[in-house]
Amino acid sequence: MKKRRSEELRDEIEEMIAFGKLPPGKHLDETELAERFGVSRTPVREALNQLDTAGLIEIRPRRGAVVAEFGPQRLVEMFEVMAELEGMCGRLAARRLSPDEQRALLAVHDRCKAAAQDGDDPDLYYQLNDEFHGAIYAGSHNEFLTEQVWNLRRRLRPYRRLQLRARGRIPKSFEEHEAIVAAILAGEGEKANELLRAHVIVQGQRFADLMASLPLLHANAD
Amino acid sequence: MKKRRSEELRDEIEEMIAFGKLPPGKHLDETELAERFGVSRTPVREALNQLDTAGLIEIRPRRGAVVAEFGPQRLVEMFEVMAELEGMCGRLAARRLSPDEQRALLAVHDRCKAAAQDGDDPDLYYQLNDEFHGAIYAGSHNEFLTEQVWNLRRRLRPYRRLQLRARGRIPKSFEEHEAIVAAILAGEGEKANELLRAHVIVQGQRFADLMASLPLLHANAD
DNA sequence: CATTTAATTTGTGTATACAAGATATAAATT
DNA sequence: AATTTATATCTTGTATACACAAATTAAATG
Repeated sequence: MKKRRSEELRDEIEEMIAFGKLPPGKHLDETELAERFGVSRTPVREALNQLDTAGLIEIRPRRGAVVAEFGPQRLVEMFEVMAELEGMCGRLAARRLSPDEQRALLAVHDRCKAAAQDGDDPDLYYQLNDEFHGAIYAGSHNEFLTEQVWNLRRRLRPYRRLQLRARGRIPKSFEEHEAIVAAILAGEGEKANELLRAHVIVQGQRFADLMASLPLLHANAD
Repeated sequence: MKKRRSEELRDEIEEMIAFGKLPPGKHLDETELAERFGVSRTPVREALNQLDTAGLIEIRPRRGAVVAEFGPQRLVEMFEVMAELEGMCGRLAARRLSPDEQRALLAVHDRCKAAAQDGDDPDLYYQLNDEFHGAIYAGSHNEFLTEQVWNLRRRLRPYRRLQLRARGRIPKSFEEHEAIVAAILAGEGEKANELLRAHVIVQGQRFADLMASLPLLHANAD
């Protein structure tokens, strides 16, 4: 299927935001982006519009677009919702996971284990972590839910990166994964729900603390 | 604050969708809309883009936009998520509602009662019902959650309208509200959660059944 | 020298023009 | 007559042009 140029742009800009090339608060100049990508302003504007509605950037009328920038309060709120939705995925997955999906979950969990024990490639663990959670989302057998929770994950990505290097987080995360996998495979929906909720919300609190202690990230935006 | 024309258009088109003037599946012609509103295609396109990202319409590359049309399966999924988020609002509201907000909740609940007993104005009850749920959302003291759940409610609006005239639904709905209010005011978060979840999901199942039994709504789209 | 106001510049919002893909129509071949 | 192919028309996607608001800089006055 042939994409439109504006969609490609949206994805590229989104990637730049996710990987920190465009930090929160950064002003996005339409003309500049258009030149950089070798297109006119029109498709750039369409891309920005989409990112705005998706919540990744903010367009203020007549004053241009900036990469969305969430304060500690809002981050806590977003993680609170994320935790609820992830918990819901876990609860449903515990009831609905097919044998194939069970095997797939175990497989990615094992790969997480290897990455966690190696320790010296946090990027790899980060990526496998996404796959692990993705396996649970898919297991919910609720496509709409899956889309929503992936979407939220996207929006939080620029902030999660900050936490990559937090000391000792990876082994702790993996520990929690073990309990989650056990609960899901045992079909204990409510337990999986609780464990996942806690697993996610603890991250939210960490991020919020981090953000609150590093106000410079908000200051040096432009 | 001065809005841009494209935002006004977005709201107007959204309203037309919500009120069934543009039924699910209806093809949206950019030129036609532009003429109808007396503007060029540009702001119309921006509006459509936003509605697309928000999930109210679907834009298929090179083939134009249609009002989003959800099958029974997807409706069930959406209500499943809606139920979870509403339940979450209830759980949080039970813990966080301020005295003022408690009074406000009771007030709107009373107005619901009057409308339910009158019986002969389902539109009024529909509107008050929105306010009732809105009071609970606000009581969660989580703005992000509130935005998300309102957003979902918007997307489901064209379908909820179908159910307006379902026999005996209004008294039943009001009964459920009573239990929900009681739980929230008593600070029983988990109970409020459960009651709201059930309250919403039952609607989803009704809609899905209705949809499944009326495939004509899908057929006569164009 | 500071502060306010006028002028310039920069960048967004909308309109119009053009290009390219998709759909509909009509002709031709089997 | 039916199916396929070629042509025409229509709609979308992108580019360019213009209008207008906001930000910035320069000038003027206290």
